[in-house]
Amino acid sequence: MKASILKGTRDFLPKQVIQRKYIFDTIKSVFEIYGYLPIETPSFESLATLTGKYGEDGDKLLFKILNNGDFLSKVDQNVLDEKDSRKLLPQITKRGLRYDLTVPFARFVVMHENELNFPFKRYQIQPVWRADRPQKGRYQEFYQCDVDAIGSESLMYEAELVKIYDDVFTKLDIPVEIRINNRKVLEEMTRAIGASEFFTEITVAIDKLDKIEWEGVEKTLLNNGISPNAVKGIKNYLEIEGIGELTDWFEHHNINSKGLKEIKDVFEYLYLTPLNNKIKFDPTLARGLNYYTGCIFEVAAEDADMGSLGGGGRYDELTEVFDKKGMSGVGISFGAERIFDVMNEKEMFPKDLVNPLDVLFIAFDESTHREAFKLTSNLRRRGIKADLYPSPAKMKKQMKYANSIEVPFVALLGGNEMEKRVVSIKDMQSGEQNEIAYDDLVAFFKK
RNA sequence: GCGAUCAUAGCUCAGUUGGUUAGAGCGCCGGAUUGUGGUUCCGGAGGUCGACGGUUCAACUCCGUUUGGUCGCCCCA
Repeated sequence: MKASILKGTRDFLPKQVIQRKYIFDTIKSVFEIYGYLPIETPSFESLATLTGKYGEDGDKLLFKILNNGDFLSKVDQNVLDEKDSRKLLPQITKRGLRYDLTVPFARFVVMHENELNFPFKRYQIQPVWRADRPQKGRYQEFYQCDVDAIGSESLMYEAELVKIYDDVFTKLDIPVEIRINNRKVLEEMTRAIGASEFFTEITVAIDKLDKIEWEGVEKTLLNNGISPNAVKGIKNYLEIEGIGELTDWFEHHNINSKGLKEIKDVFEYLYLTPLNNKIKFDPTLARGLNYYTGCIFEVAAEDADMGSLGGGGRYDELTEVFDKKGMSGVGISFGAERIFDVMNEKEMFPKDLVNPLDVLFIAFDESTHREAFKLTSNLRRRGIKADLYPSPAKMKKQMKYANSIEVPFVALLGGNEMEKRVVSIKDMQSGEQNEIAYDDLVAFFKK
């Protein structure tokens, strides 16, 4: 059969795995500096846990797992005859692959409430799956890096998460702009212009501002039945730049804005310590996910055409669907796959990321091959990354292999060397070659 | 779910209005060089031209269908 790989999935070569590990390790190290603890949850969950949390479209994108056994025999004959997938599905599948890390986290918090200390700060770096159409920066299997603080309403965490974004992207050397807004501000804005019943439509529309321009947004709003007067008010709101102008705007509309107060408080924290990246209050930022109730964040690379590299926000009622109220949390996510793509595109990985051997042994015949096997295992025992070509093949072939794996040193062992109990160490970069005694090998490579 | 676009050797790509045996570069294997790679020279292997069907005396080329990639839209990381 022809070898193939499924759409939206990828293989990773050793070099790529090392590059990805570098990204994950960088993110992880920052999370840990801030006192977040790792958790893991299963790859698949009950569909009851997963469905209904991501909207109708989201449910369609869930990968479902077929029931075990002779699952069709238990299906209602009428349903089978009808050929209606929506009716058939609940009878043949009860499990699905997780779609994100947030919903499993909510389940986790509720189930382990008594074992956790609140505020609970967790991070989670695991793959998730979506039956989405693959596109630039979008895959069917990809890693999410989530970090959340749950069980506290303190706006310090909002500021802390902004700092985490700043630290991670500084370490990765990717200049970004961190945008911040507050869902309450948006809610108050729709109230100010007398269109609160269109809150969702308005947020969805203005979220696309940088993509479809005001003309497109205006059209969408009017098509949704929003009054021209309210649309005018929205345009007015969108032209606001900075916290000062928004303060005036709300004053003008006689609204004592709770959202604005929160934004200001977050900035109060942020002013206390320096940031490397741009942070910008952006009244047009909305974010699609409807579970956000307070501050919301989004991060975009300054000079790369690649959607958002991360996002997040505060949610007050995430655990509510699992019958647990009053658990306010705030969290952000890193789009590790997109970070990987951006860094690849722009060749931003540190040059010394590879993890090569220290030395490759090359022997010329059976007896030196066996001798080299002993020497190799000696070095390995001392923590030196050593390898031996598996057979005393032609020297040219062995050297060529050494060259292609980019090993810095080759240890040549022939009859002459073995008699003198030395190996010829060749520096593959300079071509220089020196005889080193067996007993001095460890010291030579230990630096 | 909707739309655009592409698919030829392991990789990157040529292939004229449809016409004999489908090419190049890189890579791979072997040799020049039986103890020396990255340079050079010589030789070799490797293709059901994504798949299926149609038009034609003749299809990599035209038409239809399908699968897959890429890029938009929806949504999202």
